[in-house]
Amino acid sequence: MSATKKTNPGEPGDAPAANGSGRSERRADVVRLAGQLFAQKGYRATTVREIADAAGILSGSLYHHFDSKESIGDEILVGFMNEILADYQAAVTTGGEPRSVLEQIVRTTSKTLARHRAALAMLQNDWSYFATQPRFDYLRTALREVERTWITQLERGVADGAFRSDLDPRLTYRLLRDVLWIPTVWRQSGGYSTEQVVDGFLRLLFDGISR
Amino acid sequence: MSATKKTNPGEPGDAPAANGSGRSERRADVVRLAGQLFAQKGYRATTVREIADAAGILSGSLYHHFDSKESIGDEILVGFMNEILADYQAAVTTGGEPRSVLEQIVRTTSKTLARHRAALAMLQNDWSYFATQPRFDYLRTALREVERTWITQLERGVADGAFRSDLDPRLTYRLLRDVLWIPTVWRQSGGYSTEQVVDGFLRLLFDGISR
Amino acid sequence: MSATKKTNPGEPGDAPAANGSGRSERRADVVRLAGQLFAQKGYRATTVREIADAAGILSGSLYHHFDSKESIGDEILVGFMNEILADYQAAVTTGGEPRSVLEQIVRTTSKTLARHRAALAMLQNDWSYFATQPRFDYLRTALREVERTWITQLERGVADGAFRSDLDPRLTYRLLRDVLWIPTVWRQSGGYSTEQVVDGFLRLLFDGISR
Amino acid sequence: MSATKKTNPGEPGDAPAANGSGRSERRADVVRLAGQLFAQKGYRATTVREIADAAGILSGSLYHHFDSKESIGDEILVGFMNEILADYQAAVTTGGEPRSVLEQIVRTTSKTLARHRAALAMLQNDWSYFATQPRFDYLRTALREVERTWITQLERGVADGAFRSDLDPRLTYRLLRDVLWIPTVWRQSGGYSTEQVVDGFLRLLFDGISR
DNA sequence: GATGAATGAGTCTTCATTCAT
DNA sequence: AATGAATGAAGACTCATTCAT
Repeated sequence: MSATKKTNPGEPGDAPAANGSGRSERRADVVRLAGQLFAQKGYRATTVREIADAAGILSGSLYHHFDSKESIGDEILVGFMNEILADYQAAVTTGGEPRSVLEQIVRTTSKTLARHRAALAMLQNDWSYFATQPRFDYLRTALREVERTWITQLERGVADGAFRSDLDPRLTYRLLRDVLWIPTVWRQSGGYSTEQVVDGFLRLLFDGISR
Repeated sequence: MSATKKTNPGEPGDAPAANGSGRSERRADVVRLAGQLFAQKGYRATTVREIADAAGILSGSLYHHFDSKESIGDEILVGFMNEILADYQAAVTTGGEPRSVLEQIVRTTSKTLARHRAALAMLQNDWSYFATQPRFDYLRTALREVERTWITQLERGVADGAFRSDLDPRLTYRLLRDVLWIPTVWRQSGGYSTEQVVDGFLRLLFDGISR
Repeated sequence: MSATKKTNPGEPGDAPAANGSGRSERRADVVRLAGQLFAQKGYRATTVREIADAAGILSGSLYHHFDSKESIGDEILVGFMNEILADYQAAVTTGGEPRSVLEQIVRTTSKTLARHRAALAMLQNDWSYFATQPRFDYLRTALREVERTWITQLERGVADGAFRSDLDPRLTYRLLRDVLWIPTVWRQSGGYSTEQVVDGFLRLLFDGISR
Repeated sequence: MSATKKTNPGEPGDAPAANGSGRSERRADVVRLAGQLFAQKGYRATTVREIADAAGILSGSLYHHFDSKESIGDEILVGFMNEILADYQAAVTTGGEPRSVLEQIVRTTSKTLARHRAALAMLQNDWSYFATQPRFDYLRTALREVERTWITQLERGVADGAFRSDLDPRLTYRLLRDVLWIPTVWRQSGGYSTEQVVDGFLRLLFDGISR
C-alpha cells in the first residue's frame, strides 16, 4: 500500500542482472533491527541514531536506504497489515459457519501476530501517533475491515442460533477487540505455547469461565 | 507513594498568604488540564509548553508548582492507582464467592476507570515509558497485586466448582487483562452506557458468546 | 500580512502594563542582525547558528523569539514590501501626470530601498527560493501590483503624448524592472549620493544617453 | 581559464577506448543537464543527486567525470564568459563610433546570452556564492573588463558630442549594468522576440521614453 | 564507467529545565 | 507567583564526497 522503497533511479528491471532475493541485505537488516528497537522502546522513543548504531553505520547513512524514519515504520506495518487482512479474507471466503470462521480467524492471525511482534508492539505503544498521521491511514482502514468482519460473523451466528440471542455484536466486538490486538498476550506467552493461548482464548470466547 | 509536591521545606501548608480552600487552585488546575492533554495526545507527546498554555501561564512558571513534568504525571497516576487498589481490596474483603467478588471488582473499577480517563489513556499510550522509569515502579507493583487477586479468585472458583474445571487461571487472567485496562472500551463507549458495557463484559466473561 | 510574531499565549493586551516601544529589544536586535547577515551572504547561506552567534545566544534560543528561520526572513520582507506598496499608492493617489507620478515613485522608493538594504539583498540573492515558498506569495502579489502601476502610467503617458508613441509599455517595464530592484545600484553607490543616482536614473529614463 | 576537466594526468585526449566524436558524450550530457537544473533552481539549491538523476546515473558516478560540483558550475560559466568577452573585444576592435560599438555589443551579446541561459541564471541566483569563491575570480575579472569597455565608449561618446555632455559614464554604466545581465529580460521574453527586446532596449538607452 | 554503500560535517528545530527579575 | 530569556542536549534529516567492487 504505502512503504517508500526508495526505488533505484533507473526503471525497475534496469539492473544488469537481478539480485535474486531482494533489494539489499543491508536494507532488510535495518528493517529487522529497527523493528526490534521499535518493539522494545516504542517507535517514537527510538532514535534514528539508535537504529544506525544497531546496524553499525552512521545515522545519516540510513537515508541511503530509506527516506525517513517513517518509511521504516511504514514498511514494517504495511507488511503486517496486509497479512492480517489476507487472513481475514481467507477465513471469510471459506463460507463456513460463523463459529468456524471466527475460529479460523483467531487461529491464523495468531500465527501472523507471532511473526510480526514488532508491528504489534508498535501499534500498541504508538497508536496515538500513527492514528494522527495521514500516511498511516491504511491502519485505520484495515481495522475497520476487521471490525466489519467480526460484527458480520457475530450477527450471522445470532441469526442462525449458534450464538446467544441477546448478544450485541457491536458491543461484543468492542470488548473483544483489545484482546485480539494487545501484544502482551501473543508476545511473551509466559510459558504457554501459542496453541494453548489460542485454545484458551477460543474457549473463553465461546463458553466463558462458568461451568 | 510518590508524587513530588514541592512543599516548601519544613513548612507544609503554611504559605504566607494561604487561601483557606487548599494548597493552591492553580496547582489542581494544572493537574486537571495536563491530564486532559495527556489523555488526548499521550504523556510524552504533550509538551510542558502545551500544559502551560492550557493553564494560561508560561512554561517556566509551571516549575513553581511542580519540579518536573514527571511529577505531574506521577500525581495523576498515583491517585488513580490508589483508588483501583482500594476497589480490589474492598471486593476481596467482603469474603464473598469468587463470582461475586469478580463481579464487584468489575463493577466498582469500571466507575473508577471512568473517573480517571486521563490516567488510563496515559497507561495505554505511554506504558513503555513508565515501565522503564524507576519512579513509576509502583505501577508495576499495583498491577501485580491486581493479577494476584484475579488469579486467586479464579482458582477459588475452579476449586469450588463455580468455574470450569479445565480453566487455567493464569492464562485466563492474561487473556482478560487487556480488556480490563484498555481505555477504548471504557472511554468512548460509542452509544453504550457504562451499565451496558459492564453487563456485556460480565456476560461474556461468565458465559461466552455461545447459546 | 504574514510575519509570525509568536504572540504571547494569553490574549493580546493581557500584559499587566504595556512595555512601551515594542515586544522586545532582543527580538528587534535579532531581526536587525539577521538582516545584515542575510544581506551579506544570502538568506539560505546564512545559518541560524550564525544568527544566534551574532546575537550572542545559542541557536536554540532563537526559537524563543521566532518559530522558524523563515519567520525572521518573513518579518524583514513584509515590512519592506508594505512600505514599497505604500510608496506606490501614495504616488498614484496624487493623480498627477504620468511623468510626475513615475518621478515620485522613483524618488520615494529610492529612500525606502535605502532603508531596507537587507530585504533588497535577500530578494536578489534568494529570489529563486522565496518565489517557490507559498508563505512568500505576498512578494509576487506585490510585484504584480508594482508592474501594473508602471504599465498603467506608461500607457497614460503614451496616450497623452508625454511619451514616445512607439513605446511598448509592457516591454519597457520589463527592461526597467531590474534597475528598480537591483541592490547594487542603490546599495553601495560607489561615491555617488542617492540624489545623484536618482537624478541620473530619471534622466536616463526620460531622455536616454543621446544628445 | 579554470574548469577542471579531470584529464588523466599527462595524456590529454587519449582515453583507452576513445570514441572519435569527443571526450565523452556522457560528460557533455551531464553539463547540459546540470545547466538546466542550475537555471531552474539555482546552483546551490541543486543537489548532485538531482543532476545524477537527470543523467540516469548515481550521484557517486558523477565523480568519474568531474571532481566536484564546482567543476560542473565552472565549466558552464567559463564557456559563457569567454564568449561574452570575445563579443566585447570584437565590437571594440572594429574601431567604430561609440554608438555603433555599443549597439554591436548589445546585439551580439544578446545572442550569446540567449545561448547561455543556464549561466545567466546561475550568476543571478548565486552571485553571492560565486563572488566569494576564489575559484571563480575570473567572473569578477571579466565583469571589470565589461565595465571598462562601457565606460570607455560612453566617455568617447561624450567627448565627440554623440552623447549628452552632462552624462556621467561611470554612474550611467552602473544603472545600465543590471539590465545587461538580468536574465528575466533575455530569458522568457514573454511574447517578445529577441529582436524586439534588443530594439526596445537600444531605443530606451539612446533616447529614453519621452517624446 | 558505473554501482551502492557509507561518511561526516552540517542543517533547522524541539523541549524540559533554569533563573534573574 | 509569574515572566521572559536563555540553556544544552538531543532530534530527524541533508548532501557533497569517497571508495571498494
